[in-house]
Amino acid sequence: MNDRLPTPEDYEARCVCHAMRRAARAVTRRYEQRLRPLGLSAGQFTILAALNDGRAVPLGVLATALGMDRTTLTRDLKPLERKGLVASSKHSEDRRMRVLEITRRGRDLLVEGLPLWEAAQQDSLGRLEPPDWGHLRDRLQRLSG
Amino acid sequence: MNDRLPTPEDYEARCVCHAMRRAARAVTRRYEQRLRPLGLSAGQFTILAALNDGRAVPLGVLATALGMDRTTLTRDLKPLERKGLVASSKHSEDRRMRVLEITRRGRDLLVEGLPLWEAAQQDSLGRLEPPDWGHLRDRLQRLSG
DNA sequence: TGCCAATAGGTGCTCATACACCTATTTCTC
DNA sequence: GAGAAATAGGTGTATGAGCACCTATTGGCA
Repeated sequence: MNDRLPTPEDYEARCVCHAMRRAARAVTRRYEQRLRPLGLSAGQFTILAALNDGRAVPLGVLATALGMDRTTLTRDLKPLERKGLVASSKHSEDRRMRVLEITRRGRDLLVEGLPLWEAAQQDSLGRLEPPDWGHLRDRLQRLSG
Repeated sequence: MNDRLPTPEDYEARCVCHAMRRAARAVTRRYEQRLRPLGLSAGQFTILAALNDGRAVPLGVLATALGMDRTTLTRDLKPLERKGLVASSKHSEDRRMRVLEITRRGRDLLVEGLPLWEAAQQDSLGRLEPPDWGHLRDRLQRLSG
């Protein structure tokens, strides 16, 4: 076999993509276990939190802010609108834009979920040494561009 | 832990789940751009690499090794088997198990993709300071349990 | 003013993710 | 050795992800 081919162990140790995706899956699973009583996924909770200042935000602006593909956000919004947690309407001046707002129900659900989210935060932060989160966040930010 | 709602900025800075998922999306996008000529996704490339020592591995063992849900792996294997890159068969002694093997075609595609993967590695490693990857990998591993 | 490029967003397709629930097979226990 | 428990895996359903391609609207410019 070609010596330049990575062995599974090699790949496991070296591949940034695999390590990131694997950790993201594990973290997501733990958050979603905690958030289960809300009936919200991790991504849905994030969208609500991102709208939580009450401002009306165009879809594309929100997608960029969350580092998401525009078309993914379009689809992620469907269950939130169906449940009445987010409302959308055409922008009054530029009718190409669709602006998004959290509803009262959405805000209420966020409040209800806050202690669950804090518990999920502890699940993850508890696996790190206390100063690690700042460093990790910085590394993740560098990779997020 | 009060019941104060996090602002979007707060959440952005504090939520481990959002930061992980966001970075994983960005990293995955860059790997998949590089791997596009192979016709493989990042996850598919990972599965091939994990089978690259030529051993026949039961599905559940592979799922655990990759930190994936068993049922996710079942579905991820479909396109790989369809393309003839992975072959599966019933275990001869325990017929509950399905054992997986990379094919010759799969190995060839891995060899072809290796420089593309190395380039993708550089895309990500180049965003970090040289000693960062070891630290980051350690943090990700702690979060992956 | 008429046209066209740029911008905002949606749809079709394919793959990724995982929980709840199902079947098949093996192993354990009496 | 029969039946229960444990184990391995697949299916149904729903969401998450993003590229290629589409429409609608806006704004710039000749």
